[in-house]
Amino acid sequence: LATMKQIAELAGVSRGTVDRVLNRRGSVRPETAARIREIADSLHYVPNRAARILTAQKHRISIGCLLFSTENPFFEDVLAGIHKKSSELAGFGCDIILRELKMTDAKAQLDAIDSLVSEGVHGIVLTPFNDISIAARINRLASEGIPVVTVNTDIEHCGRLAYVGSDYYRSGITAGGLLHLIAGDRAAVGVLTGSENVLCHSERIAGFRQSISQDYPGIRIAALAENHDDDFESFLATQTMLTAHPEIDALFCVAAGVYGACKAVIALGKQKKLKIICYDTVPNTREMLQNGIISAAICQDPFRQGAKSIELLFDYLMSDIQPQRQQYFTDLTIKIRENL
Amino acid sequence: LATMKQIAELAGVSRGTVDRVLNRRGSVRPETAARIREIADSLHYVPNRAARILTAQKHRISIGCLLFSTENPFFEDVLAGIHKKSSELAGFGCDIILRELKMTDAKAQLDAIDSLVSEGVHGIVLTPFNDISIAARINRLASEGIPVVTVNTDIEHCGRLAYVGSDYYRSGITAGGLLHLIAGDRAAVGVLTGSENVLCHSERIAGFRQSISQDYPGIRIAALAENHDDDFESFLATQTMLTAHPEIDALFCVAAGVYGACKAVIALGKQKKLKIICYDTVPNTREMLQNGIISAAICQDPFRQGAKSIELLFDYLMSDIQPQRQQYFTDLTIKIRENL
DNA sequence: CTGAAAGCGCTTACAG
DNA sequence: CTGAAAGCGCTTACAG
Repeated sequence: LATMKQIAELAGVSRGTVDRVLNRRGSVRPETAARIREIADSLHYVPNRAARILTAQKHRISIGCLLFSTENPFFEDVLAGIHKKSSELAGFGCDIILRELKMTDAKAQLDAIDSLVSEGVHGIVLTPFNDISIAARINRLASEGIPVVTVNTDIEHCGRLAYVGSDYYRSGITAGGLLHLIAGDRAAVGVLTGSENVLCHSERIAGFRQSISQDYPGIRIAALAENHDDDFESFLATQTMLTAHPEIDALFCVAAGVYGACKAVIALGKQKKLKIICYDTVPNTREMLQNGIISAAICQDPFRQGAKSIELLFDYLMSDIQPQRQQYFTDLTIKIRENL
Repeated sequence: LATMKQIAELAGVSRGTVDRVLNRRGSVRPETAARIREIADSLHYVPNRAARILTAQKHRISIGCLLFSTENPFFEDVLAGIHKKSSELAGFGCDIILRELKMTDAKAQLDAIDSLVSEGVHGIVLTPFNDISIAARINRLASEGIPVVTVNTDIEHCGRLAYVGSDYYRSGITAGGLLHLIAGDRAAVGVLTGSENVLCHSERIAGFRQSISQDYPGIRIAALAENHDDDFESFLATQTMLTAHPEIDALFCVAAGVYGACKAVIALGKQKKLKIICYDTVPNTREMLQNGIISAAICQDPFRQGAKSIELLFDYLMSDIQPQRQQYFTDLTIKIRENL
């Protein structure tokens, strides 16, 4: 493999000049630049990342992470991915500063962002609260040279470097296909969502509607209720729904509160009759998959979401590598009892 | 973060001595060593990998890969993972030498191994041909200081550094659960395998038997046939099986030849009646998932198999990182038309 | 048993 | 517009 030194020798210039050309720092005579580029190309020059990273240690890099992980077990796996990457990058001289927040309001998140910035982070990984004030702040951070990667939840058109997470619409479509697979051609589905105002939830439902209306006309939505991601509310809402609609023979849990819904099904003695599908394999859901109450869960590779978001930011900050895409959708996979 | 230089200063010794202690190279007075270790611990010293990798460039590292990828589309994704990792590691001064082989006999594989060794590779990633001569060779390579990682297919107790691939028994268990999910409590299953002598195939069948006999007593194996991974043979075997056993209402494809089996089902006009499950989403299988002939496929994350096996070898060779496990099982996921 | 020095491949002030 | 030199953090002969 070629090095800058070799290129410099072949071109009869110093390594500094080669560096200027290959990294577009300007101030090089065009002819010299052209010659250097040509030599580099013909030698298939690939910069040595280890050397680059080492050089960059003069000014250490730190990345701030802000997640809604408190009291939401889903984020455990995202965190695991972040920690994995974090320990990898520690060996490359990069620090990860992790902050966990309750998902209460935009204000708290803005404050947490300020705090990270004042601690001198060079980039931020964020599950954004869905509010224009957050979008505006991400925009300002970008203009100040602090890139932001959104993870798990996105805000588009706000100048974020990239989004890493699920394609929610597609995960709704997948729910349609999965339900058909399990329940067959005819089914009356009870849909239990978190909130109609949460984009992730409504996109999943939109995808689901699209899937069944296009491909599975015998499947229909018999009722829809909100549980605001709360297990107790979920229990009550499910109870009410199933009592009011005894024809329901499948339950589609769009958001959290899966455990409460299952408990309601059990309380009504309908666990044999109802086919239940949901998202994500948090511990409570695993239990319900294990004991056969839930048939299948659609997963979104949360571990990878954590790892990839850090990786994108590190590569951008440390090696000037622009993300190749705006959105990195993690794999949608289906888990049943046997492959948990 | 602490550096060796800092530790050396605090301990009043040279960096060379710190290096000797921290990397167990010996020849250091015990008291000095203890003091250095103590300081390193108290500073939470983490070696800088970038610097290490850079140092190691004095003697470049190369890794040889030997796959049965010719004419087997499954390996395309394994290859993609290898190429991804390969381009990452190119920036760290590591070359990947890729050789693709037909899965004919052990002799050809032995020759290919010899050829790689003579080219000076420092480690080998291999889909081993299942033969004692290969096991013996892996053992010899290990004793010569050339570590081998088996990928996708394993040979145990042969001194390989690690195995990266599917847990075949568990993937058979998963097939049991999946079939029950799709076909319901009662089903007569036709099993179409590659060869009873191929361990991967027989383990999947063993897992499947275990699953249905333990959890789904209404599901039974009505017939079993071999297709030797050949689509045409598969077509004929399926035709014969379904004709001889008209009661079969589910097909479990254990190995390759999925396309041929599907074509036989279609030729007999049984595509509405039969539920079909299989492994891996090679292009032909995707087509059959798209058009609804196959209900679901169990996947084994081949991309990761390729990437992880290279990564393990690189970390071992470059940074002396021992794999934490003997076996790295990739995720088992279920794919249907909607989440392909 | 220990130290001083050179080098891995790159970047970065600094000088001209 | 260009070069010489120092430095990132580690390892490796070499000398003693």
